[in-house]
Amino acid sequence: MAVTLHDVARVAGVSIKTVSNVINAYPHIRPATRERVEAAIAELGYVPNLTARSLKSGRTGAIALAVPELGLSYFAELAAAVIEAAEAAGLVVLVEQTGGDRDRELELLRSPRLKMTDGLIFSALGMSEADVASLDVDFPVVLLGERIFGGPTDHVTMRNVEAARAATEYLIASGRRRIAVVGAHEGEVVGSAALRMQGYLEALEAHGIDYDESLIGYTTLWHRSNGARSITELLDRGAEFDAVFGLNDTLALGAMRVLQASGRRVPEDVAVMGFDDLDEAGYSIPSLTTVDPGQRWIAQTAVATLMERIATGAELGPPRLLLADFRIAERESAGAVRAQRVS
Amino acid sequence: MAVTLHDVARVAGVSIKTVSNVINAYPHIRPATRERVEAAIAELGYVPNLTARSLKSGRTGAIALAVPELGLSYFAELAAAVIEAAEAAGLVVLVEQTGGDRDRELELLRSPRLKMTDGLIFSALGMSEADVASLDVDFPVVLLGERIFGGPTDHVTMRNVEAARAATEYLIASGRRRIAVVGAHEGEVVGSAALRMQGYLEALEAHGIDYDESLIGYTTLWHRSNGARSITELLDRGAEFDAVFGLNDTLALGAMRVLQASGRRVPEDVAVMGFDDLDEAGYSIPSLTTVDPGQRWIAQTAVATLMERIATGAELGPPRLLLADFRIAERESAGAVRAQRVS
DNA sequence: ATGCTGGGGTACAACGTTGTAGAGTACCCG
DNA sequence: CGGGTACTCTACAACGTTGTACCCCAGCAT
Repeated sequence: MAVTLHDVARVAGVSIKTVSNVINAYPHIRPATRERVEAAIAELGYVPNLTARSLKSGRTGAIALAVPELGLSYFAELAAAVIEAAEAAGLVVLVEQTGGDRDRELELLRSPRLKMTDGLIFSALGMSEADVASLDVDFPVVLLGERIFGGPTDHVTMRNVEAARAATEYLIASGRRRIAVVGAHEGEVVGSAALRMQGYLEALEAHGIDYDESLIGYTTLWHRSNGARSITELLDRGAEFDAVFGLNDTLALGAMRVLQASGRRVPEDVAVMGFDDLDEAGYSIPSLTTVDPGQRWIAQTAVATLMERIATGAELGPPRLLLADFRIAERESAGAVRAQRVS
Repeated sequence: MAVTLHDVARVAGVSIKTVSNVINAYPHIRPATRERVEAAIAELGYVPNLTARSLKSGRTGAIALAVPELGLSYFAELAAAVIEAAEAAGLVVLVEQTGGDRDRELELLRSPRLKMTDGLIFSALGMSEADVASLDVDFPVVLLGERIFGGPTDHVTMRNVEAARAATEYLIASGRRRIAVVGAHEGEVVGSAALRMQGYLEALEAHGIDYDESLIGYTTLWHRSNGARSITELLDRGAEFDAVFGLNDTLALGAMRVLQASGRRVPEDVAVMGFDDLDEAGYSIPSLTTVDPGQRWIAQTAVATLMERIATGAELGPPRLLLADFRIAERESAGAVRAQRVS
């Protein structure tokens, strides 16, 4: 079935090493020989066996990307960006879904399946600081997300605190005082939720606004339905607010839907701010003002960093923390100047 | 760096084949030997080298999935379902993005990168019937989508014509007569757009409704913005309609946004029907009535079919065409009985 | 002539694993 | 107590590729 170097060598009347040399652009080959070999390759339709090449070279040309779930738009867009960046670098990407589950994440790190790749871009969601030792594996890892800081691997992520603070201050600047939050994680001190909450709190404090626990909606997974459910709970218990900060876009969109269904106008009655700048944020009604946390840069940097580690190994020095720049993507759901009535 | 069978064998004081036998659960091994080997494996932290195993066995345990773009929710959800099904079967998935571009699709089929996988699940978008010969490759392929029928590979897809007809009849049954379409592809006879249009036409004809070309919005890529732009064009040229059939959810959602922005109520003034049943369809305002084309079944069947081909090769017989069942997912944007005023 | 240099090519081993063949032991049967 | 049989384990080759060592020959200087 499969055509090998042996077959090509036989047809071309040379040794297999010469065929190998032609393929790998070794310079010292007579033009006549090269032509015969190339003709044989074309005739037989030879395609190199990458598995064998990998075994010999120790490199596979593949990297793994582990995300919680591709069904979550944020991770789908992250995966798209990583695959694009990897392809530009001649790498292929193996995608794993962990479900954001700690045990599956830990299992993944130990899995022999990763032996088929040169390294891992790992978007952790379930692991915590206590599991940091598990990251100390014998292949290069680039960590994404904010579950763990100060681990043994390079880490590419976003400025969660600053960005959330800027988002909150953006709402404050437009005259909002009672800013609800959806997506907080109860009692958590690490992770995106905690960091964004911290930014929220810093903004409130800087502007002399008291923190009101009754405006905080807690939810575990950042699915769309949870944003809807969370804001429904706030409304049901009579919370009053003039803005909602969704700790991600999906939550914000779910919340926005409920607000509108309940007769509130966005942004006139309630401003809504998201976080992530998904594609979708530009197409909701109204379009969603949100934080662009620099996802594309994160994807590109993660791939580039991983490739450096693969190429140079530990000599590259101690683990690095790389942070993306952010910006507020201003759209309709929250405006710098409050749109209509000043209530 | 890497621990091999040799290292384990040396520590355990046995031959490497014995270690291999322990790992592969070969039955005839003395408990004492097994224990020594297992202790050595644990002590050294041995992990099998899958590349070497692949070279020997000819199987990699990986499959490739090629989709146009993970940023498109439909394909993100497809990829999620494929990865999940593959993982359940002990396979790992390598994801490629083709951008829906014909040349990149053809190149992918010839790429040696696929030598790292046992087979390919290929969601083609740019290829046409004329390229069918390119699918005749020497590794198993399962085709998704509707660009090509009758090709040399197994094909798993949905009942586009019947489903689109049912969707249109659903709108007709609720009293709609002037049903606009967004997402048609001009002059095309294959592909999802053409098939769904055919279902639309069949439904009109079956109910004695004249086809009105002025109600058809053409657009190439099924991005969200195109749904918005397409319906805007219809409105601008004064088209009158009481329903919109988006040839996919993304288009329908984009169109719905514009309709609402223009002051029309959905579904009272205009009913909106989608196609795909994305997660998102349940969370728009109003939630989107749409066709659930059986994507999960498609993903599972594609993986199962590919595995069969990998295991049995050509002996499995001629290429098969496998079609998923569909259903209408009834939500708010279109109702079986017209909601409010009867105009 | 002899030695040297370098282009053009070959043979062989090795990457880490598994299949095949077979060696050695213990056991059971007649 | 010879001869099978089942068990336990080993040596070796092979998967398809590339790195290393080397050989041969032409051209050139000594």
